[in-house]
Amino acid sequence: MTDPNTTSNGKTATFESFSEVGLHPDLLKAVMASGYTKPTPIQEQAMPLIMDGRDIMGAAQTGTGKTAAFTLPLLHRLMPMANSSMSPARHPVRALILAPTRELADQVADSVKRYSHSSPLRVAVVFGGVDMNAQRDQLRKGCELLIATPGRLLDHIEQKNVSLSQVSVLVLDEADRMLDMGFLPDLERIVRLLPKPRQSLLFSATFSNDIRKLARSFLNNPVEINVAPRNATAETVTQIAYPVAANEKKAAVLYTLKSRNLSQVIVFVNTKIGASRVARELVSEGINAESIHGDRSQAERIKALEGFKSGDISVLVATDVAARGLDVVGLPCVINMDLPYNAEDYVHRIGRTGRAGAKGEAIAFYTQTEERLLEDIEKLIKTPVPRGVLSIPSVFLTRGHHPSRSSSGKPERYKKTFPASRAAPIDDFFFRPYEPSTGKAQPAADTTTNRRHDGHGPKPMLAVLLGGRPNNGN
DNA sequence: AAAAAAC
Repeated sequence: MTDPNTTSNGKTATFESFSEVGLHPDLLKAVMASGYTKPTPIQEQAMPLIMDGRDIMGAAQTGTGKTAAFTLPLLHRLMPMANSSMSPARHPVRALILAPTRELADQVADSVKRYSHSSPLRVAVVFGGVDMNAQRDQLRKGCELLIATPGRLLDHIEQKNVSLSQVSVLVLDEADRMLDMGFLPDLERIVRLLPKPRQSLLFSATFSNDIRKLARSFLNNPVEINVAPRNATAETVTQIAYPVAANEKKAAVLYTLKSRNLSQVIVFVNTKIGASRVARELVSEGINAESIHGDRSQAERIKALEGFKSGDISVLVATDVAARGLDVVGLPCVINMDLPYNAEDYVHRIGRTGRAGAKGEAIAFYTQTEERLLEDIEKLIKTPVPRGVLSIPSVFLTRGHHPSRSSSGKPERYKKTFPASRAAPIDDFFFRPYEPSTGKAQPAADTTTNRRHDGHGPKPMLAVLLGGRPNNGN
């Protein structure tokens, strides 16, 4: 007989239920209490390997169940220590989880705490932007699991608030993002302080050369796990891009928010100033909006995110601080008010919706200058993003709009070359339908609802864009 | 060209 957990080709068998994975009973109870019954693909593949003590290199994002995929086996492995090391050991940190942003660290800590709260294991999370003293006290009292952003962790290490000499498991979450953010030297300093042998787990959206290099230096004979990447081609996310003049962006967003029945939306913009401004403008339009970006205090960031996660806030206007990993359960829609300069960030941004098999919608508004970015995105995701035409009712175009500013907060230089669509009559509330299967917007057949396309009057620029992009020299 | 992260 073969091992029931292993198939003949050496791959992990599928688990119909968490109860087959062999988790510690207390953990299994916590999992059941969370309402999860069937492991996700990444969980099926990664959990047995992690429980076996193997190093793994996983390509997966949050929303695939990645966090629980390493959190649960980690806790399982630490459970036996719960009794032997509960006395105030001087250096009890057994598992260290590093994440790139404060919000991600906090989110991972939430997951760890959810599954560990019935165990005696102590969990601490440390990140910058908040008072160090409470973190110091907690570290000095001792914790078996520590979740941290690299900078603040090094700060605590220098102050001798924590020692990593007993760490037996290291997790690098969103490793590619950490490299992007220049954390490599910090990671190297931290990893130098960890004992060997140890178990190391690395999770990354992509396996770039840099990531492989990192894996070679930090991991020991890792098993590679690739679950179907949740990229923009994921069928659960319906994408559409509407060309607009830069001075129409606010109206386009406002119109979308007011004319659609969307419970919650994240609006991504490219700058911190832009995020604050857009949130302010939406609030002045009676929308319950908040902004999150790196220039806000950590208290404000936490308040905005928790308000959004709890449903108290309906629109979160965000920079790319919120692009990766954040898990907002059941988020139906993401709006890209600016297209990101980095095509990969688009994939991450729209990955905030359509999570765990739920349906999601990603709407982008792009100007003529952003067309190249959209093309870069299409190249990356190897799929055309369907284009739509937006007829913005004139009320949205006239009230409180600031023609001299784009949503990035920069002077608008392009409105002359990319004219605004003519204001549609107020009863013209509609989005031009598009056909996801062909990737093309449907012809504007319904002239009763789209007066701008009825053949009378000047042909709008937007219609030209649909048939093919105008040759404008870039 | 912008954002993120330690003080």
